[in-house]
Amino acid sequence: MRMSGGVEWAVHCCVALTDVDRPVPAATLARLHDVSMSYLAKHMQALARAGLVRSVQGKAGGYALTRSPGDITVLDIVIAIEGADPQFTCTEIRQRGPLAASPEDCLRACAVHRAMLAAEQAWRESLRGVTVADLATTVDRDSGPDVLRGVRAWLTASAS
Amino acid sequence: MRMSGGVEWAVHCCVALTDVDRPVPAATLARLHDVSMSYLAKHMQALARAGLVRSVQGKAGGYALTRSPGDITVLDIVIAIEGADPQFTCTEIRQRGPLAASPEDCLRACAVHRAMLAAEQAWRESLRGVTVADLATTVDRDSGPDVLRGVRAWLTASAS
DNA sequence: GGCGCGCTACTCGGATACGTCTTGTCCGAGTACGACTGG
DNA sequence: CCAGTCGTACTCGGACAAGACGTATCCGAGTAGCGCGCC
Repeated sequence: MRMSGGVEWAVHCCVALTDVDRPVPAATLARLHDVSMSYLAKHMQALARAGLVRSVQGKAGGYALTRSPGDITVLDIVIAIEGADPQFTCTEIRQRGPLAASPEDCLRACAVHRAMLAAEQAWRESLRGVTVADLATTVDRDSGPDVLRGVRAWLTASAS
Repeated sequence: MRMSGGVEWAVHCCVALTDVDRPVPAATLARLHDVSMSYLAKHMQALARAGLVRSVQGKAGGYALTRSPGDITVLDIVIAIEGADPQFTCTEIRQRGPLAASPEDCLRACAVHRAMLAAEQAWRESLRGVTVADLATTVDRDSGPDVLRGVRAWLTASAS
């Protein structure tokens, strides 16, 4: 039940890409956060495959958000990095052993499975309720609007 | 974000141990569910370390619940197997790189961290709301009371 | 001076090693029951 | 017949390998901009 560390990087990158019109290379994002360039590139590719960011090749290329930050939820990013597989996989343990239940009695998910599914659903709903725009607003409210403004200025300055 | 498969085994074992007065050996539980005896024993040891079950050695030994099934939540079992570590670990990425925030500005958790914490909290609350007794009641309601009665009879019969 | 072409440098993308954690298994330590022996 | 003691068989407990996944890195494919040459 440990979440991949790349999720944190990906979310921070999406927040940094807010309100930046030009594509930002992965190397620039890596320098901004002082992390491995190659490894961050891997996660950005995952975001691109999921359709959250578009990749532009060539001299002035890089990554840019495909849609408004208000339309990108944290859940989208987590799924893009971690995959869409559910965290709990029911192996239908009740259909095994000497007291195995018949398959027609197992049309509905077992009680354990349903409890796990409900918890996971609550987790997803919570993540779905937070967008990248919300995060940017929160950072502005916490640390003042100069922080994100400085990030944007630094990104555009590094691009030139 | 994948949950250990041993959690499913542990939860089912706790449900099976409901209303069984005598200790049940790990080998019997393994035969009941048709799983690896050695590996299940490992998980039962984890439950014992967490204080959810007590282990009795010797000829008529085995595992038994330490408290009422209504006082054992699914979250207790998940923590016993998976550990208490949070699923998301914040590496304080905002304090790194050329635009690093000062430590005194980071007394509160960052926005990303808070969003993840809230989601995990929702997940935990959902799991905390379901007890082993609830699961047993649900099974009785779904498949009839004969299923769990049969399990208890089989466990006591295998003990003799 | 304007246009077309080739080059270069920069970007992403996937394929490739390494470390760590989960999974799976085994054997040794400990204990309660049962049988045996002596009073 | 009863009590103490020994032996045995059964239990848990932790230590020991194997596989899978996440982590980290590298090099090749592709493309957009830029400069040069030609008209």
